[in-house]
Amino acid sequence: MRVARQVTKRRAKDEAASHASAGGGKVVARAKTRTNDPDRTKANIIEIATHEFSEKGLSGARIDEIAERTRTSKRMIYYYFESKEGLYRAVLEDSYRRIRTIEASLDLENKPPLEALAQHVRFTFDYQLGNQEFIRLVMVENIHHGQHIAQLSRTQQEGMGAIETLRNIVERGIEAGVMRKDLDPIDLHMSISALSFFNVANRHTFSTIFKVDMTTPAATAARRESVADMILRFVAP
Amino acid sequence: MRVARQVTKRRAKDEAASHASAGGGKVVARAKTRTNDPDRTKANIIEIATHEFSEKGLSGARIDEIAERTRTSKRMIYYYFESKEGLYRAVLEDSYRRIRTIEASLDLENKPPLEALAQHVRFTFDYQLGNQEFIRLVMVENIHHGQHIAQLSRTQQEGMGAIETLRNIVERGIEAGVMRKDLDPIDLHMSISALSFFNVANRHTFSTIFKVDMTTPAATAARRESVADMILRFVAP
DNA sequence: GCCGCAATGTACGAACTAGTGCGTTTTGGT
DNA sequence: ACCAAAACGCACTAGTTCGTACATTGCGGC
Repeated sequence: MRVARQVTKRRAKDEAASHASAGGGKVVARAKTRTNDPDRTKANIIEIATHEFSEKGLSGARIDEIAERTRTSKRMIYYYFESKEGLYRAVLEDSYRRIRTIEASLDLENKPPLEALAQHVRFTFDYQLGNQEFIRLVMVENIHHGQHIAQLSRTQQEGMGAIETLRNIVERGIEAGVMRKDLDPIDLHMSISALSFFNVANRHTFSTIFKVDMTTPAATAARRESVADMILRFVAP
Repeated sequence: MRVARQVTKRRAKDEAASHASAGGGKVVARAKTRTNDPDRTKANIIEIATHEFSEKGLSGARIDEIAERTRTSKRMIYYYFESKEGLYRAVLEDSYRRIRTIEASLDLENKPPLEALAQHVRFTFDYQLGNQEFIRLVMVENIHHGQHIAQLSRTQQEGMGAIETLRNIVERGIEAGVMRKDLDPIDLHMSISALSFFNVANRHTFSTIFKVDMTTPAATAARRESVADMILRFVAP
């Protein structure tokens, strides 16, 4: 099995090589025009690595395997990211950067507070549902006691905009008399995150133990509404 | 370092042995009496392994390290558990068995429904807070798509009693007119779990990003009440 | 007593894995 | 056109890691 794997691997490589030289034809040297593109290479490595780390964890992921899936070589991983942990940190940083960017894109400040909150909750729920790689990376990072995200520079670990969004909504909600006065935005965000996160993070053990399928459209929709409902009831005066 | 450890272990064993023979009285000669005790050995291995797996994950844990912390040898791990994954499965099974046992111990059926629910929520919250090894094992298992818990026999992956407890509480709550009629015990349990779980599982990344300390007694107490409050508001008619 | 199996310890190996030395090619500046 | 630096690939290694062959001791039944 392991041997077979090696053979397969080697064969694939050889085929690629012969394809290349066959395409080159006569002036053999020509076919191999390598194009240097550092940004694309780095981005490609991070993309593959994101998948691998989120799938197998930091210790479970294999640099060789990442390298193989990449359009470049293992040497380049170390050239750009220094070490396995360095690559992992880059992956974390990139994932958090992306989520931070997207989170700001919603325009909720003009809508009535309760409506805005409901929409924010549903958006968070759906975002986490649609970005399971990110969720899994967060799990992995917490298994490691958050020690790697702690190493990122201050600006890179900056709190998501969610808190500010919530603060704004809550303020307007209180003013409009539709929310109670003692709400803490961070506490509220924690609840919204918790409910959305669990739905993705623990679905495997939960559905095995309770023998339910959490992935059907019906189950997802029901759960989303339950979560939104719970949050709305929570903020009511 | 390694040698020193070995020596320590050996000495401890010898002392135990001489104690035993001293108690026995007569034939002092056998200082090196190895006592076969399969149950104790297995339990000891599982205890250490539980800690290691919950700390470093399945791929991160090292069999050699587990063996070293054990009062026995690596050979015994393979003797009783066959493989690394076999040991991991035994750890999972044991952890779930323990939680199942404890969960049934609370007597809530006699208390008024709302009070019973509040107590159940606080208990769940505190149990998860106090059993972080278990929480981390669940995270690890979900990183692996729950594939190992799925391999456990049906009875071993049987749903926790929590659902029945909740069903009972909800039924009584509806009857007493203090809870709404359309509550789903599983959905409710999911919410309670989610809120309690997040508090432990994601504390590292969450506190780093939002620069709050979630471990102080004050923060813990506040969070527990927020969670209980949220659930109580959720079930209200 | 004693015999056979269960329980245990020691030492070792084959495969894997993160990381690198070194040579080659591409590119941008002058 | 030329050159230094950046980008890149190949093949290797030193250390680790799961797993096991082999030898030894304890123990329950007869």
